[in-house]
Amino acid sequence: MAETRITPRSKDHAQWYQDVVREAGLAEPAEVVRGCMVIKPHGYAIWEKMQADLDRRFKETGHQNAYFPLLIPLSFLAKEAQHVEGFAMEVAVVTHTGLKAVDGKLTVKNELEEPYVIRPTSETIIGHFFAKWIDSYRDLPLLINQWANVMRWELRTRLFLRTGEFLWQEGHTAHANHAEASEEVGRMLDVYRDFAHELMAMPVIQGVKTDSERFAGAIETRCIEALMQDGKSLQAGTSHDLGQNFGRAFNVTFQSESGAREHVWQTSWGVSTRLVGALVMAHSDDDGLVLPPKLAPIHVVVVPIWKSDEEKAQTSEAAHRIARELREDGLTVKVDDRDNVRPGEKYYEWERKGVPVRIELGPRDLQSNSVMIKRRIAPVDANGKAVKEKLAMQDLGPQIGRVLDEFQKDLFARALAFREANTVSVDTWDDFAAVFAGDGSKLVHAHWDGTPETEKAIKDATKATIRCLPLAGQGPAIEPGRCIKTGRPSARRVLFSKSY
RNA sequence: CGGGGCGUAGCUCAGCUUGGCUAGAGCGUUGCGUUCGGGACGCAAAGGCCGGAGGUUCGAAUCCUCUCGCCCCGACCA
Repeated sequence: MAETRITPRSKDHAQWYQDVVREAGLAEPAEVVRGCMVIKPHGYAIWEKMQADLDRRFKETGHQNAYFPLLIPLSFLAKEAQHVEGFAMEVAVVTHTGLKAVDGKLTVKNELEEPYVIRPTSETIIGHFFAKWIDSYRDLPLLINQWANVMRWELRTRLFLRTGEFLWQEGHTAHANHAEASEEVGRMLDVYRDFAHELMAMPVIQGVKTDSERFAGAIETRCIEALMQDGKSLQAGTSHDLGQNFGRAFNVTFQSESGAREHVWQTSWGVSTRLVGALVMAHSDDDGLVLPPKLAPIHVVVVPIWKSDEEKAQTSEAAHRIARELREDGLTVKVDDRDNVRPGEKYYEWERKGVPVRIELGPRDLQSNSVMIKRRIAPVDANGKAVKEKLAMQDLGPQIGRVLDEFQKDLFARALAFREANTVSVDTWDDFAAVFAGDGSKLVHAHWDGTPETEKAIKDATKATIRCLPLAGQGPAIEPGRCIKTGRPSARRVLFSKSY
């Protein structure tokens, strides 16, 4: 690894984030492909764990996976007016097939009669096929999910958080009436919340987007928002009520029980590789990546320690034996017995990569039939040294299992405490502006008069945006008041923050 | 698309203002030796079309023109 040290968060959060991602070996900019990234094996392993758990939850809620084309006829986008307006600026367009040499230079050959766009999302092409698949109320609800890559030609990109191409899942469902569709929107938003809380150890707030932040073509967009360590909020997942907008645009109709011809009610919902970025920003520290055990590709690293060849043989043998035992208990274990790297360097290397628990195994431990373990986040003693724990060799698997469970819970508790410490309700413009002065940001519950003009004025003045109107119970009580900016009547507080 | 900055070793950069010997440093890499319970040290070695093209000059990493690429700030955004 490079000599580089991870930049302290307090110095420059953006640089810190980039350092953690790079030094943990999660991803790097693609360089030769504008705005895109290479997800490296360690980063992809985290995504795979996320995928596996989400996929299980989707299937448990009755969804089936399918796959639709990467390319979408240009005319499809035009069928839904708001949709095309929302994505027009950021679609990549395929206009030619084939190559030919002109003056020794390769150039495009045949121009397509109708260009394709590379999908920025798949509502349109899926709408087209839904129209063919759905005839009767007996065909409903139709519950489809797609794991795919999409492309949005963003002007400015950041690893995982916003890249030109990204991996995601997009659920697309069709229902016989609005009530069922609406229920689906809420159900999948709950799936996302449960996933974030249980797997990512990252607390989220569920809410409804304002008109200006709503998905292009939806009648309502719900979201989960997570607070990052620099006080900014990240939209971690969305669930859209599409009403009958796409049903009308693609003529997706069914015959109801009463015999009438009606347009279907659709939903769509998605989360992306952005979640990997969220995971990094929610938990990591100046020593590098911090991973919750449930998403850690490696749960435990075992570092044998020796001075002599004899000790090396003994501790390495014991390390591999321990690893075998732990693997039988379902843990993923790495033994680092490289003899050209000193123990201290190994410690830092695996900490940078976010391994939740390290086991140290030296001659002294073999003597006492025990091991020393170190949690990725551990309290420090009076000398500022991380506290290590001594565990008996006997029943090590169950003991480590308990430590990992505890660590998972601790991470959530830590993130929740941080969020509570960084959430405020404010009632005056001066207080509001003070929170967002300079690079400052928190989660702020404040009154808003409900108009897009005021929303924009607040954004222009402070860079803070309305992240969502939190659902009941996920913010302060819903009560009327006076707009923070205009003083006009407000129906409720909404959640403001700077965002990514 | 506007405003600013940068392209020199695998990485981070110095050198450029004021042109001049064989283009440098740290880290990393390779080899040998000593080390090994929180980022070791010594010695040796490899590694460069100074982003590209053209120009000025006896002489260009350095000055001029063009060009390509990247980063930051805005507008846009899962």
